[in-house]
Amino acid sequence: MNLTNEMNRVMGDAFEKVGYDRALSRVIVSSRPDLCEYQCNGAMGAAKAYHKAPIEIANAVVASLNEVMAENDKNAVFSSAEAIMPGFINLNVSEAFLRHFARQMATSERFGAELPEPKKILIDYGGPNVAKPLHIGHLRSAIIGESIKQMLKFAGNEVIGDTHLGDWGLQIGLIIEEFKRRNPELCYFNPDFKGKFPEEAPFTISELEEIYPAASARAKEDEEFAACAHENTLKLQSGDPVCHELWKKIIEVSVADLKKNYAKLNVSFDLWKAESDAQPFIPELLKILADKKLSYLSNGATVVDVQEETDKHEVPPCLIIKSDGASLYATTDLATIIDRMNYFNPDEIIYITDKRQDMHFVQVFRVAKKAGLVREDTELFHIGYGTMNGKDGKPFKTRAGGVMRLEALISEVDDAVRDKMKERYEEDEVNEETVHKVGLSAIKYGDLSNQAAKDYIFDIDRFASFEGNTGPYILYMIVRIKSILQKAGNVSRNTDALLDLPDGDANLKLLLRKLSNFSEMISTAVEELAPHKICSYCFELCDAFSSFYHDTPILKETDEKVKNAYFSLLFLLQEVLETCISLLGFDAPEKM
RNA sequence: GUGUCCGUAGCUCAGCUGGAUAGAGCAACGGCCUUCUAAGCCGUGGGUCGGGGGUUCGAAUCCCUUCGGGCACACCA
Repeated sequence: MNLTNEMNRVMGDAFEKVGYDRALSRVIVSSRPDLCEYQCNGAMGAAKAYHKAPIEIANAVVASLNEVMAENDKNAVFSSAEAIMPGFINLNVSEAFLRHFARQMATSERFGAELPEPKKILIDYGGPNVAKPLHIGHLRSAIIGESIKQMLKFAGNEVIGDTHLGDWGLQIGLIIEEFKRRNPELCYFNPDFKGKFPEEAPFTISELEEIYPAASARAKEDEEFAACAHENTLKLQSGDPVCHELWKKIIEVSVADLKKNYAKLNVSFDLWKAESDAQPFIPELLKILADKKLSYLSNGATVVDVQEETDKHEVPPCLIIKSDGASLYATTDLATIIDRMNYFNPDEIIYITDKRQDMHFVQVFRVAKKAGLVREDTELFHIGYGTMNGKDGKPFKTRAGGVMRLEALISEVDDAVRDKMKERYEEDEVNEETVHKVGLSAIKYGDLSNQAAKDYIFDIDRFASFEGNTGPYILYMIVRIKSILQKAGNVSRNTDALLDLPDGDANLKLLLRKLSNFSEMISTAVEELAPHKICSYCFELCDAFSSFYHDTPILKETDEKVKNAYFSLLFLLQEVLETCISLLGFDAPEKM
């Protein structure tokens, strides 16, 4: 059930009854809360179509609404309707209706949200590389991707999250070469070695993270070294057992570490596919492109034209094979699509990357469609997010000017949270798990409350100050709710008790109105893949609750019926808020 | 140069399928803790929605133009 739909239905009936098109009757939240709660501006639109004065139409509609209200007072959606010059229809919602609506929410799956038919959706986000630590460049993809995955799952879709690990190419050859020169005595480098390679990896993640940049720097100065690294890469790609073994170990060690670090962000993937998994599909891809006569040679490179007649500007051809015969980013992505269609046959594939890759995805998607790598009706989306900037408005860097590790960022935020908590509590009362939960809410809410496509300013001081519209504020409200219910002792969740909520409390009414907005909010957020709408909903709901909380001492309520009604409301609020933050990818502690 | 996204309060951001007096948080100022967590609540001040034109009864929102900024424009991923 959706409150706006209910209002639109009633308003539509009223329009139709007095002879106007119901399509004109949309009800919206009032822009003048001092005058009314909801409004309908349909009479102004109708005036044009029917050549009548808008106020005349508004009066007729209001008269019809009042008739319905008089007939069916108890179940009426609206408690009042009024026509105002030049043709506004001002509306207030009935408190009894809001109580019924709240009960309906509490008893319905997904709080009664009306959502579209489920689909099979694959979402590609993360994109970390092996042997390299996660850094802040991976943060937005992880945060936004995880949230969108949770939203789509909530909406009933079958969703698979794939990290699309970068595990192929020169970086591996470099690491192997550097490792070999440091440890020539190991069995891997003994040409006479015939036994089984050891189970345990010959390096730790910290060693790998140190080896890679060292190798990379060395290759720039040492041509012979670089040539060996290239050779290793080729050997790996042609199945050399030693290179293959070391590559497997690099992945093993890296993935274990990445999983650990993603877990700290409350991010997890269903699938850990990698670039290497796409390699076997490249020959098939090339054959399809050649057979369909889509690919051709241009300046020695194999390309596919993707220009369409409706384009207002030039879209450059998609480069598939370099003139030296090597494959590229687009090649791997296209081969991956073949793999994914075979494996999961999704209705939708969503890619979450930096928005600078917009053009790349336009090209890849067009080639995929033209070549029939996906079904006609498979939808391919790219969500490009903006840059995370520092306070100076330039891309976020460490104080020294380098790329910041994700771990460092997380612990910096946690430190700020811990300091703040120490101001409030004795040192031994500060719980590390709570610190991290609050810190994570600060990071994620700070990111997700902005529109993904825009650049945003990541300001630790601001996020760590915890005042106003922040993740910690939302958590604080949830904790307050939990605290009351805990102090109340043995209260049970009784949804019928919601009908006993009192009339005439403006704070309560506003809270119920905000609560009832969930269904519409979540439909929009899912449809637009817009987590920031969940954030603003959470804030508005918490804000409304906070006013109610301040003015209504729940535990001191003497009327038992009313008190139980309040408890039921708290249960519902807690469930809705915790659902919302789970969709944003964090959760609330018991106390803070 | 071509394309694309953006420009809203001192700062950070919502609002954009057109509607009444453009919202919120931070910062500033003034109230509220013997009472369910003051990380809170209540209130005040602060904006020619970058500029200019147009469409409309009505424009932050749609169209055109102009200025300013970010980003992308085949052999990196």
